[in-house]
This record gives sequence, C-alpha cells and structure tokens, in this order.
Amino acid sequence: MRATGSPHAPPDAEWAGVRDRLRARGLRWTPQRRTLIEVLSRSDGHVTGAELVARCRALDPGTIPSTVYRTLDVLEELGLLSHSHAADGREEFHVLPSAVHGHLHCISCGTTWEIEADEAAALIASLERRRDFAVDVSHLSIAGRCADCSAALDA
Amino acid sequence: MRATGSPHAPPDAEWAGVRDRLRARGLRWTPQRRTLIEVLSRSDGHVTGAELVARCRALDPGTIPSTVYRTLDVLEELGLLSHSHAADGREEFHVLPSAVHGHLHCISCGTTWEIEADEAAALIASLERRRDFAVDVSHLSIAGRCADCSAALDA
DNA sequence: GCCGGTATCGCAACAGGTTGCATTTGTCTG
DNA sequence: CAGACAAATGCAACCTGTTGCGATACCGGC
Repeated sequence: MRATGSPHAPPDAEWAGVRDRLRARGLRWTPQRRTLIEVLSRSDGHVTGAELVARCRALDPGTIPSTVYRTLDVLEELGLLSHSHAADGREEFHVLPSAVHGHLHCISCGTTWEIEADEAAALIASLERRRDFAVDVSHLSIAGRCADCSAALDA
Repeated sequence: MRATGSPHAPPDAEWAGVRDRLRARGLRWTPQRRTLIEVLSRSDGHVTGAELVARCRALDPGTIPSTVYRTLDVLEELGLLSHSHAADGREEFHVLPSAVHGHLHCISCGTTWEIEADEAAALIASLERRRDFAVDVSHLSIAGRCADCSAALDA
C-alpha cells in the first residue's frame, strides 16, 4: 500500500526521474542517494530526519547521518521534499508535496495535520501587503491544541 | 538604555516580584536563578537559548546549560517568558511579552519581527472554526523573505 | 538557630543536526 | 578505456538542547 501522490505526476515516475534530474544539474547519482530515494519512495506523509536516517540504516548499515541530511537538502532544492519544524523544533520532512501547504501540530498529542495554502491565504496576503513579506508556506508550522486534547483537558 | 515593557507593569517591578512568585508556588530562589533573572532583566526582545547561556556565563563562569534551560522552562510557566523556534529550529525566547504575539523570520538575513495577534486573527479564527484547533500564537513562527532581501535577490 | 523534606543543581550521557576537511568516486572528455 | 576535475562521502568535532540521577542547599517549621 502506497500513497498515490499528486494526480498529475505519479510518484514512481517522479522518483525514477531523479537520477536524470540530478545529472542534468551536474549532480551525481550515488549508492547513498539511491538508498535514500528508496526509503523516500516508500515513505508517506511526514517523517522526521532521525526517522529517515534510521530507515536508511536498515537498508544500508553503513549510512552516515551527515550524508543523509546533505542529500535531503539537495532533494529539497529539486522540489521533491519540503521540510518544516515540529512544535519542539525537530525537523519534519514532507515527501512529494503535491501542493504547497503548511502544518498544524498539536502540542499535547503530537499529531500533525496539513493546512492548505488557501486556508492561510488571508494571513499571507495581509503580511505581503502590510509588510511586503513573502511567506514560505511550506515551512509554516502552527502549534496549538487539537479538539480532542482540548476536550480531554476539560474533563 | 532599557526597554520599558508593558505600560501596566514596569519590568523592574516584574523582576523584583519573581522571588516571591516562585516561593508562593513552593519553588526556590537560588543563586543560579538570580543570575538568569539578572541577565533577562537586561535583555530586550528576542534572545536564543545559547545566547542566554553565554550571558549567564559572563556573570557566573560556573553556569551549567541544563540549569539555565530548566529555569527558562519555569519562568515560562510563570508567564515571564515565551519561546518559539526560529526558521532553523533554534529556540528563541521573548522576554516579558507585554502582549501575546507571534514572529516573522527572514530566512535570508535572519531578522525577526513581531506580529500582533490581530494580524493573524483571521487565520486563528478560521482554524478554530473549521478544525476546532486552538492556536498557540506565542509559539507561532512564520518563515519567509523580507522586503529588503527580496529586492536584493532581484538585483 | 537547627532540621528535615524536597526542589534544584551539577554532571555525564545522550539526541538531533551541522560543519570543515581530507579522501574517494561519479561522470564527462578525448 | 584512461585521465582529470569536481561533487560527495566519511569522519570527527562541534552546537543546541534534553534527560536521569546522586549530591547539594533552600526554606518552612519547630
């Protein structure tokens, strides 16, 4: 069972093209990158950096963290990934973002939800207009308490 | 030169009362906490955790980081501080928040600005209504590019 | 002014990430 | 297919915080 990703570009095609996309930019296709791509293509939704390192190590015990993090940076530049920070500041990666979106984090239960760009459109427009500030929506991370946790707290 | 803080409660009065506020809760007034309060009373605006540790060490070279961070947690519970995360995930503390507010971080130059709660009111109300999610505005941190950096990038 | 309970401290180990640098290795060219 | 250049890797050290635990020292009560 795998996420289907964006309707326009099937994920497998995306991943299959990575090699050539890298080369086209003068970047290289290495075993370490292959391993990470393999992990990512099986991942869905939100994953922390540490989690990705762990999964790479499962495929290749020789995996070095700094290599993984550097490769993640590269893939983010290619647009295959976006990252934000969870409520505690840890990195959270989002694979194959089919649409630009931000995240909602519950500080009680730790669950994450996506928020679509249009949901934050008013805020973004206001900041753009009043401060000439270009918001990076994909990095937007909002902390708070979800409905369930609020209810539990009242009880 | 020192920030004047909230109009209702002059900062010095706030800091002077900390000792009693701690004791009233069964907490203690220790030399280490005194040092940190001293540092905070001279700080204005946004400070990173590491910066606070460094300033404490300047007053007392024997300062231990974990003690500082634990004390910061305590002071945050008392409402004397709030913290959020900069665009890179590092902790950023805001001293004596006179009003609940979020932050704007430029990913290019690293500058931070405050945004008032009413500026994000539409977003907050919308999340509250549509998702029953209670946003923690003081923890809200928005990354993007400021006017100056956008202009510089075009050139 | 001493005493005892417990909040706090200091320390050491850990966790997640980043950085600088010497070495290795993809990849392009001929 | 060999050679050379630059991109990536591996490694080690570092940075910012966090956590567990035994030792210390606040502080309220007698």
